[in-house]
Amino acid sequence: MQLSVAVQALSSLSQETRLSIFRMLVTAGPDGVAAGKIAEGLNIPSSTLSFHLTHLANAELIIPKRLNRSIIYKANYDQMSKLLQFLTEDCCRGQKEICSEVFNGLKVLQKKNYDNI
Amino acid sequence: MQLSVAVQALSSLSQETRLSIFRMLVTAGPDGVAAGKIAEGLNIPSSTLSFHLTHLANAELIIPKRLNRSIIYKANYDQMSKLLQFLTEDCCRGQKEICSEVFNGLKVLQKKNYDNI
DNA sequence: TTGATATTTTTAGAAATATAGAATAATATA
DNA sequence: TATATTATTCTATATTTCTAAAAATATCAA
Repeated sequence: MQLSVAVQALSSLSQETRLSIFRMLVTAGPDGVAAGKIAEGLNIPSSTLSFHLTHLANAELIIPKRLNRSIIYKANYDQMSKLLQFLTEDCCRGQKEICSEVFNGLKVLQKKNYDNI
Repeated sequence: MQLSVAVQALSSLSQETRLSIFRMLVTAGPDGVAAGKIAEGLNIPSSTLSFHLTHLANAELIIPKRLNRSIIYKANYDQMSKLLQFLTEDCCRGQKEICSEVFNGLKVLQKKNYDNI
């Protein structure tokens, strides 16, 4: 992932409404959520929502798909993964002393989550 | 980490100059880099740099410390770790099917980095 | 084809952010 | 103390982003 792409993704996630939308979609899983349901859940006007959905979709963090009259949005887990990898790779360039804190934190988190997986 | 704190951190990283500064400091490690050296390395005016350094410091992603006439900035690995944990936790709430892509990506990355650690 | 539903696009004003020159502050040294 | 060095704060301007009403578009059902 290039710096400019990472900036675009981080920029998209750096707004409360959009981060909330993204969390909702991540939680919802592969089935996604219709735009109308998102608007309802977050209680925002449809045009405001659409602005943020477009923003997230441009950053390829979410993927739209029309289903009848609705448009279903899903989290793009692949892009999410690449962003996390970019941030982590950027953090530790093979210099163990420097980033051990960060990696220790992630290790715990991995372990915790892997118990359910 | 609270949503608003995560937004502030993501917001701070979502700008090319600031992400570049942060990467430089992460790479530099615990010794940090003086403001002047950062300005030199990125070739930006000192007042512009100072604006961005303040932004990153407010988000607690970097930590300033005066050393004689210079101010040395260091990456705050603890905050970085918390942000990564927040993003990862938010991604997978114990539902394995949903976030396996993300976790597989991180697992590979973990393994790769753990070889050096 | 008419009407209802779901969503986006357009638009414009308000708010937030970025840039960089000039002035200011803190520190060090002769 | 006077001067140089390092960096920040102040300021004005330019740019970007956010919000939401209004209009437009797409789909479906009767």
